[in-house]
Amino acid sequence: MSQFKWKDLTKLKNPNLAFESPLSVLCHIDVNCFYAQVEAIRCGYTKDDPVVCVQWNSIVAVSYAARKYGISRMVTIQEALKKTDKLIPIHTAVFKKGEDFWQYHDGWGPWNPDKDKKLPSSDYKISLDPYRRESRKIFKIFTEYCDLAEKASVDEVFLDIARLCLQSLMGSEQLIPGRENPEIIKPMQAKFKDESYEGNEFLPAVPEELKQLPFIGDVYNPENLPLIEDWDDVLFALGSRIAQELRDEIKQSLGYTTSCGLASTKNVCKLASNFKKPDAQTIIKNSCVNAFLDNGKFEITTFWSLGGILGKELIQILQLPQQGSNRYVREKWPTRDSLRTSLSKAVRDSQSTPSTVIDATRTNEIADKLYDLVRGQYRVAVTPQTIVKSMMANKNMTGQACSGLADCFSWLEVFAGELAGRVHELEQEYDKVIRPRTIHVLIRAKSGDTHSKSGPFIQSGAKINSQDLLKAGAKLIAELDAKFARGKEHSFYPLININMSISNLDVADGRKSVLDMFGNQASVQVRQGKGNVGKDSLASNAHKPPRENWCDECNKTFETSRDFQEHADFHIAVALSEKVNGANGSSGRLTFGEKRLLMRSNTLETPNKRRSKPKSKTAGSSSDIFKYFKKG
DNA sequence: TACTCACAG
DNA sequence: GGCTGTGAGTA
Repeated sequence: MSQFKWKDLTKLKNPNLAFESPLSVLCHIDVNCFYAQVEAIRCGYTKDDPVVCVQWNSIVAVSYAARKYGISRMVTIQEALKKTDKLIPIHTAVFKKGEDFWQYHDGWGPWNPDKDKKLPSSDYKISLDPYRRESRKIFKIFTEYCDLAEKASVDEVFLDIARLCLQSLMGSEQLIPGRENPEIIKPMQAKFKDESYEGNEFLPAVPEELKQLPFIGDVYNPENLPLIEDWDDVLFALGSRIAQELRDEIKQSLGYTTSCGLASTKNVCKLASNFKKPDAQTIIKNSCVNAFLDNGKFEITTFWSLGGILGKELIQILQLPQQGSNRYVREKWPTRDSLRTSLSKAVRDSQSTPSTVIDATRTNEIADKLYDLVRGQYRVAVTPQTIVKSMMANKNMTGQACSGLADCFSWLEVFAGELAGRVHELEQEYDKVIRPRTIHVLIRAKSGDTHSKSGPFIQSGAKINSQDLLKAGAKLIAELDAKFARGKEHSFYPLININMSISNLDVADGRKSVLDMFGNQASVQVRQGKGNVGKDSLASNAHKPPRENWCDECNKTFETSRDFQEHADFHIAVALSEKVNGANGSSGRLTFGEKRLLMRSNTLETPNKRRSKPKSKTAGSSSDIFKYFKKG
């Protein structure tokens, strides 16, 4: 007989409850050295090319080919180049000071002998937009396959694949290729469908034939136990096949290799996906989870959210060993209550070294969490993605890079363009209208003195606009300048940090107009006359079109690539809209490929919503903004 | 609203 | 160890 009950199995049907079941099947997928892969794919390199992604002088992502030369994250590019001249450094995209669009400058970076191609951080700001874009494409594939996906970061996702596993087990599919399904499956399927059944009986034993189900990937099994003993193992085996298929799809359509961890809880999944890299998947069966957590590589501080001060304080206050802490906690506190009691007592008794982060009113909560974590039983739901709650554009500086109000305005111009662009992209993705209600700026002087100011953000129109953001931000900065720098004996400048953020995001339903769904990706591909969705759209960077910003159709050159891009989008949007509307005798219907293109497309301006006036584009022009604030 | 802290890749 | 974030807490 199984150790699980029917209701454990039927609970998996409900995405809101599945994570609580002991038969829960989750996975965590992590794109390997994400920034490096993005750059490698964009520039047409393969996995065997030693690409590194560079940010100023630092290497922020290292391809596996480059790791073979002993290059790791956070070494300087100068040091890395000493190790091998084969290295392929690619700098992130950047905004130039005073400009509101980003660009790649391939070949530029601190290693470039040309003085004008070194990308000094005093004149540029990093753009992470390309990674957010790729991230969205990847995430979209996950949500197409899986009914419950959580975006954990730009390169990570949690999936609840229980329904997909059930579909395999309880559908009509042949479970083991080339063999009849065991006889017991048919009646099980019937019972499974019976909604009135409460499910208090135990499941039958797993039939011998089913124990031959293969796993795809590496099963963590140091003691060589039988791979399949109960139904949780059956579901994991099916899940491993599903995870492989998902990852294959990501690889095939977008080119990215990933690492995956399968387990019953998010925390264990996360550790498992990190266990073997790159391009691998690790399965942690429930019967092996304690052995996995005790394998010598993990401590309680390895768990997500315990990596900082909280984890260290728990070790301190509970007097845990530096090594083998998971097992120690399991064995010393065999019941929930015993750990609750010990922790609350320990917090009370630690007056001499008072805890800075363990809230005395919440010790039970923390004790329960720890109790479950060390057993691989801390069950947290996979929560579907929510729209971000705030957005920040930030710039750190050294030296004299920001030594006055004019410099501040130049950076604000960058921030305003960046944030407006990001809001546009979000609107596109969700087909929503997003209005930030609050704007916030912060400056930090070399002394460490920090000042910030926030206020309501009121747009001039229906859609967010970088001019409005710039004005609102500049007003706040000017107030800070007047308050803290004007007429003071020692000036506040130079700054080491300045940032602007928007929050209180108001989200309303998007408009239904098809035209509103057009965007850069679609335009780029249509312009090229073909539709390879993934790589092309990024490689032919929409922000940096070829041939001098020249429009053949209008016989006209545009000053900046961004202006050109908007113009080009105009043509594309009109062309597609004519097709949809049946103009020029066309069918009036988009092909499946075009629809899919539009579904995946990113942003931005549409013909009737374009900015009336092109933006200023030189650093000097931003001083025009002074006219708004002559009076402080 | 102003500011600080914790945590993560 | 640099950079770029997100979110929570406090007064």
